Amino acid sequence: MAKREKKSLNFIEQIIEGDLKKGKYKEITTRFPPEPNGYLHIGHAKSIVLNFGLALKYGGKTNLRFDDTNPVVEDVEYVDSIKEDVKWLGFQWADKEYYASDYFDKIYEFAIVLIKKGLAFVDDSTIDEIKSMRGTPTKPGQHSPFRDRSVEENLDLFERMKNGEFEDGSKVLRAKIDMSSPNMHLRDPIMYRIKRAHHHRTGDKWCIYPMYDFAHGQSDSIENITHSICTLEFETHRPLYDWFIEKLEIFPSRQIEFARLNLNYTIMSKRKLLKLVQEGIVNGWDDPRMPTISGLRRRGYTPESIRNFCDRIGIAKRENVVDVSLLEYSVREHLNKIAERRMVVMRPIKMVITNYPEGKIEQLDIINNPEDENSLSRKIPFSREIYIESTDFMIDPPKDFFRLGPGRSIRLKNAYKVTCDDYKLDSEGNVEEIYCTYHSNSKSGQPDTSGIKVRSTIHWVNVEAAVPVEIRLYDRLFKDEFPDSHKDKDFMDFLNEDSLHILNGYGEVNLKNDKKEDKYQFLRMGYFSMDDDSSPEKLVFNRTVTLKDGWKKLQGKK
RNA sequence: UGUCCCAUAGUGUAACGGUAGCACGACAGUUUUUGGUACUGUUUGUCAAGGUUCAAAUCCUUGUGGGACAACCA
Repeated sequence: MAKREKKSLNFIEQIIEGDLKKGKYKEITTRFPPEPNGYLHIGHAKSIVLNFGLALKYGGKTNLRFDDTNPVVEDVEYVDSIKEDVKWLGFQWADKEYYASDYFDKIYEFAIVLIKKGLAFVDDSTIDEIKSMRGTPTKPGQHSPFRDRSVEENLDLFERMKNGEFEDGSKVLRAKIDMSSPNMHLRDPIMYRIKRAHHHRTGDKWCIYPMYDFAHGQSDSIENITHSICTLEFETHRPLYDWFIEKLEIFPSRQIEFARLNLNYTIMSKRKLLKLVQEGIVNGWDDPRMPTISGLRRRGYTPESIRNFCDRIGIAKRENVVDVSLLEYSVREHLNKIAERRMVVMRPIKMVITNYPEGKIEQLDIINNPEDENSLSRKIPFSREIYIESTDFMIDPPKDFFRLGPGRSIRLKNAYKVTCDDYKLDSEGNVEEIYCTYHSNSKSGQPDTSGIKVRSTIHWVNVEAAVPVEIRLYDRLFKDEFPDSHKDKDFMDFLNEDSLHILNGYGEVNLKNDKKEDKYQFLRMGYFSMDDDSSPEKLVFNRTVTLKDGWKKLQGKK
């Protein structure tokens, strides 16, 4: 019986379907409007997936628009990284990139329209005077003494502001709305300020720049954006957004707010992320520990896994904190399907198979990815001396430890079962070598007549053919679940000093010169991605995420 | 002591006046040459109090809790 697909729409989809049904629009236009003042992070990914996803779903397009109205904090470096990240996530914006700065002339004209309507005025008050006359949320503000200037005077003054006749900060253009409004944003908000700063696109053409509130909605309208989706903190701006559109009599874009993404153990503010970069806590915006798109990319996340994550967390208006484990689940889920397996020993210890002939080498077949039906296999050499993971051996193992110990047997993945006979300690009492005998009648792929039972299969690497690899293990950057939500403490107080571990291990031969296939599951160890620092002489891998570890979990319970 | 927004298992999100679902997590089990994967099962929820209604997570009122807003930032 055909199951009817369950229709489960988020509130924005409901609004859009409503608009479409009413015939308000035939197709929709959304936009993703970052300010180029930092790198994109996973929170932006939520917005990107939402905006581009909506246009894909309902027909229409999405504009990539740079909200570049404050030149002092913006830079082309950020513009470039943003374009790269959106593309990498798998989205294509309409025709070209849009810039709010492309509309400076138009927005200037809009200001003149409002001045002529008597709805805007030039204010000579100082920044402090404006602040004190604004009142507080519970106390109404006072009118500026300059509020009743004539249209002619305002027109003249505003033009001279544009022409650079006045000092920075000496005058602003304000909308004339309501100084006693309970909504602070309606208390004669500032539309333009004088700021002599070099703009990364318009150069020194302008010395006045529009404020967000007098640029964003206008840009939306110019681009015929049907649904302008932003985060919750702009909710109180919406009446102003609508006021400008109404008074200007321009295309009525509709602003809709949703709750931004919060992830535990993570900070998402660009300002704070910038601090981590500037203070050298991390090695740049693309450090694999960063929640930036570029960081996640370097860490080994796939675009598909990030998109799936964004779909899974949903869209709503309530504040939320998503567990990072959901992000990790998403990447494991994808990598499990696509990543070829390799054997890599991260903390090596040598095992000598005493009854295996010296000089003998067997080439064993091993499948690249058991989760993939079309997966091919590769050859790995087996001989007398191999490395195994030191955590797979215990001198005095507990009952629930399934791995190797004196007198115990395990299977070497895709090879033979071996039994541990003895081990050697170094001068400090650490296990230096393990001595085993192998059972020739237990070879993988052949009938096993050894009669030996094992409880686990472990990975290994042939000593002779081992490839040295540097392995970078990452832990969360913060020890606290909500590092930036403590009133009395700074988020820097919660830094995890131990978020990076570098190991030198050995990998199987097939890791060599393999840069294009750069994502692997290192058997039993996790998913790894080759780092840009890697070279044929020195392979470097980042651990994207561990495998789920039932043994570790068991230990944690004790 | 203002205006606006929000409140559903541990977390996230559905149900749009008519059986409270789903995903992740947790727990138990099956399979397994990865203590992985896959599969099966279990667990836990409508902030509170009133009201409307045959029927309320859903509508109304009040309360409680959380959030946003007082940059010449976005």
